[in-house]
Amino acid sequence: MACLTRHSGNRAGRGIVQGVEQAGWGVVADIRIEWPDPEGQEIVERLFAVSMALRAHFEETATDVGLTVPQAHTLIHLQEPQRMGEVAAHLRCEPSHVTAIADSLERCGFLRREPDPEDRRAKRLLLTHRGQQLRDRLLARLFERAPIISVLDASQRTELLSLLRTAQSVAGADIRR
Amino acid sequence: MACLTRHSGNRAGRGIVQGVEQAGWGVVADIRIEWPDPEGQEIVERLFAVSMALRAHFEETATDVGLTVPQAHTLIHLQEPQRMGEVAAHLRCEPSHVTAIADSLERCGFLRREPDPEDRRAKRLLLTHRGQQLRDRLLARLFERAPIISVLDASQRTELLSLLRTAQSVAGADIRR
DNA sequence: AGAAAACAGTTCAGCCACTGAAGTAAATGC
DNA sequence: GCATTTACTTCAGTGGCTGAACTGTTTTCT
Repeated sequence: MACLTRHSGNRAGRGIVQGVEQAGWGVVADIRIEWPDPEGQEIVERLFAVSMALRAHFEETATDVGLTVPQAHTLIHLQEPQRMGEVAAHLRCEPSHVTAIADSLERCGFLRREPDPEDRRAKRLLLTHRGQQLRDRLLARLFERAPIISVLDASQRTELLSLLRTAQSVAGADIRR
Repeated sequence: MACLTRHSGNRAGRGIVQGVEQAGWGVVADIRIEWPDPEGQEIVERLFAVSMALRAHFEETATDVGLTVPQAHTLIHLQEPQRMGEVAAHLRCEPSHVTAIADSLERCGFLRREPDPEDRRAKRLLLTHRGQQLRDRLLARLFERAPIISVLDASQRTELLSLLRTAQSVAGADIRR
C-alpha cells in the first residue's frame, strides 16, 4: 500500500521560494477551493477527513501506550522478525532512519537486533517479550474503538469497499505508485 | 474539515523513548496488521491509499507551478483576502508559521499584507496580480487530470458520497475534531 | 475613563522527522 | 580474486513546525 514519507515529496522540487517555513502535509487535507464539481469536492474533502480521523486514532492509540507513531508502526510491523532494510521499505524511509528507530526501541527493551542467519551483513529486528506485550496492548486498543468504519453496517461496508476497489483498479498504477 | 498538522499529535505525548528519530505521518498509511476484520482492514487501507494519491496529486501540481505544498495551499485559500489568523486556523498551524509562509510569498510578489480595516491589529493577505495568475494556473492544473474520483460514474460517486456522509455523520464530532 | 485582560501578528530559539553522504563489513559476479 | 553491489551505521544538515516572549491594538470590567 502506497504512502509517502514526509520529505519524499519535497525532494522532487524546492519551489520558487527560498527559505520558506512550510506548513506540512496535513494541510493538504483541507482543500476548500471552488471545485468545478461540488460533489467531487465533497468526496475529496470527506476522504481526507476520514483518513485524517484514522491517522488521529492511530496516533492517539500509540500515545496511549507510550509510543510515538513511527515506533508504534514499527512495533506492529514486527509480528515476525524483519530485516531492517525490509522495515525501511515498509516505512518508505531511508535505512538510516530505521537505525534510529530501532536504536530507541532497543534501548527501551522492546526489540533486539539479531544477525540474519542467511546474510551476515543484515540484521533482523525481533520483539522481546516486553515488545510483544506492548504490541498486543497497542493492537487491542487500536481495535477497541475503531473509528468511522465501525459505524457502517455490513452492506454499506461492502458497498464502500467495492467503490474503493473500482476507483483504484482503474487508476491503480498511479495510486500504488 | 479536520486535518492535523505534523506536530499537533506529537504535542500530546512524547512517547516512552527519548531522542528517537521518527518516521513521520506518512507511515500510518501503511498499516499491514492482522486486522480482526479483513474487510475493515481493506477499507482502511484503500481509504489511505486514495487520500495519499490525492495528496500526491496536489503536491505534484504545486511543484509543477514552482510552489511548495503549503505555499500552494495558502495561495488557493486566498481567493478573497484573509486575515492571517484565519489562514492559520485554516492550515491548523501556529500563527507564527503563517508569518513565515506569508513572508516567502510576499517576497516573491505573489501576495501582500494590508491592514485589516476593521481591526488595526490584524493584517489581511491578498493576492497580487501575479499571485492571481499563479493561483489560476495552479487550479487549472489541479483539475486537468483529476485523480481517482474521476473514474467513478455519476451513480457511483453519489453512492460513495452518501456512504462517506453516513460514516462521518455518526462519528462526526470526532472526525471534525 | 482608566486599568487589566485578551488578542493579532512578529521574532526567535529550538525540536524532531527525515535525508544524503561517507564509512564498514559482508556478499555477489565475472 | 578483485571489483561491484548490498546492509547497516554514523553524522551532519535541512526544513516544517511549535512555543515563548514581545509589540501594538482592542475589549472588558469596574
